[in-house]
This record gives sequence, C-alpha cells and structure tokens, in this order.
Amino acid sequence: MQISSRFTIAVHVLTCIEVFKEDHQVNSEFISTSVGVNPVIIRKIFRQLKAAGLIHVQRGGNGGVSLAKPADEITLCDVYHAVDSVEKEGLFHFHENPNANCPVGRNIHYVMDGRLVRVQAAMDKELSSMTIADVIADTRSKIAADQSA
Amino acid sequence: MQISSRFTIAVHVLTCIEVFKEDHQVNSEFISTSVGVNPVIIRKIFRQLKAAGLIHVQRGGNGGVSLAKPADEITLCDVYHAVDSVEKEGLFHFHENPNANCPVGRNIHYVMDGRLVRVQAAMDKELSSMTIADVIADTRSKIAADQSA
DNA sequence: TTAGATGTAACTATTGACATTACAATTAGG
DNA sequence: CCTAATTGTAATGTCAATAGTTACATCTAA
Repeated sequence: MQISSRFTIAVHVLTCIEVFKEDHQVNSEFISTSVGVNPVIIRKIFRQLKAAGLIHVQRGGNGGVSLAKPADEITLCDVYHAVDSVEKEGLFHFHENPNANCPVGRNIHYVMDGRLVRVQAAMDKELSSMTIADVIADTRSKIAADQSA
Repeated sequence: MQISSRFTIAVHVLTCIEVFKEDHQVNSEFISTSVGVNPVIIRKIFRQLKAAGLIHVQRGGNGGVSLAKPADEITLCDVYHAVDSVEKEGLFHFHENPNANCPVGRNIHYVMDGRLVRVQAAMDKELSSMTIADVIADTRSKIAADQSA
C-alpha cells in the first residue's frame, strides 16, 4: 500500500506557485500542464491546501493561487497532513475484529497502538524537517546547473 | 491512504504462534479465530512470512506454524517489509507524468526522491527498534494484570 | 491409508485513486 | 453591467488493491 500521489503533486503545486509567480499568472490550468494531470485534480488539491491555510485561491479573471505563508514556514509534514486524512484514520489500518475471547486478540490493540503512534511520529518528525523553501532552493540550483552545462 | 491491515495481522499472527505454542497446536484455523478473519487470509500471510524467513510452516496432520528465529530477532520492520511490497514500489507513490518541458516538472523527481527515501528510512528505523519479543512481553504483562484485577 | 493441515486458484464485493465532462459560482476589467 | 476567465463541485467511469469466500489440490504424520 502506498501513500497517494496527491502528496508529491501537492509539493509540486506549491513549488510551481512560488517559482513562477514573478513571470505570469499561476492557475490550475498552468499547473496541471506541469504536473501532467487533469486540472480538476489540481483544483481538488487547491481545496485541501486552502483548508489547511497553506495557500490563497482566487476565482475569476486574473484569479489564481498564491502561498498563504512564507515557503520556509511550510513543512512537508504540513503538506502531507493537508492532502491525506492521517488525522482521522492514522497511517496504519488495524484489523477490525480481533477476538475478545482470546487473550491475544483482546489485548493486541492495547499493546500495538502506542507503537504505531511512535512510528507515525518518527515519520512526521522527518517530514517536519523539510520545507517547501528547501525544495524550491534545490529546484533553482538544479535549473541553474543544467543551464550552465 | 493507509498501510494494509496485513501488517497488524502479521504481528498478531507471530504473537499467537509464540504465546500458544506450549498449550496446543497453532494453525491457520486457530489463528483466524483470534484475528477475526478468514483462514485463507492467514495462510496468505503465512506464505509471506515464510518467504521472508520468519516462520516455518508445516503441512499435514499435526502440522502448523512456528517461529524460524527467536522472537527478539524479529523486528516490526522485518514484518512490515515481509507483508508489504515496499521494496519494489517505495512508501510514496510519485505522480508519473511530470512535464519535461517545465523546469519544475523536469526536476521535481531529482529534488524529491532523496527526501522521500529519508522519510522512509526514519520510519524503518523506528520499526526496527521494536521486536516481536517486546510485543509478546507486553501482551503477557497485560494478561497477568487483568487476571489479578 | 486416512485425516488434517497448508497451498492456491477462482470469483466476488467493496473501496479509493484518478480521469474526465459539464456546469454553477465568482470576480476582474472593459 | 457584461463578459471572459477562473475556481468549485457534482456526476460518472475506469482501474487496481484489499479482503472475503468456496473449492479443491497437495502434502504429511500417525
């Protein structure tokens, strides 16, 4: 089971917003071309990033999208939680009907839950150490390196 | 997107093997009752745990299943990798068609891949710090505590 | 030989991701 | 006040993965 590509798409989206904001209007149509998916998918991700307070979205002529906070204050953890419903469900899917009449079945949840939370916390910690600003910086370096070559 | 319940089921299976091995034969029928799923699902997990070298499985009368190594040498990371195809695919699903004509689309893989590997490594490290022996010990403590109450 | 166990194929149902079309709602600018 | 452009979202379809179930082949200890 894999984590949905919505996460990498969302990072791609935020990177595009910042990198291209000087040059021209950034909207779902333009971004969908860069990402290679349907504009409706991009707009759905807009909705999720907006709900998480990461971007501003404006309708209408000359509308489009912009970051709601500085790129170095948006961590990959923020992005991950914005587009994936980790809050409600958790990263791990527990089997739902362990047998309460079995000593192991009765206690497996109690024994495992804390450990699963710790694993998820380790993942969140690593994701929190990376920001959109880092991704943008690396992208710009790579672009510059390719041009000089 | 969540990690398949095969993982928590597999931990449950390994715990049952060790906890009940003294008392009676441990087979897919018995374990399926404790876990609350179909015996065929348990046998599929047997196959994966066996392929990873974590258990021995024996057919026929008085057959059943046993650990292939000491419980304190089986980490939750081993179990996770045994039942989920993280090796081939990776934890994260990357969007597949970023636009090579866009400076961001052309470089997003290069910029993100290393970071995604680091996140997965953080998760593996945490999973590696926990063994089946730990889970069994906690289960036994909990059983004893409940009995004395 | 036989009873009991795993191995596995086949089929189904359900869920989620993702693509696509279509249209409603909104907004800047003429 | 229009109009064109843009987001918001509902509806529908396709595809893949999980998981449940039945059925039967295969193996093995006693």
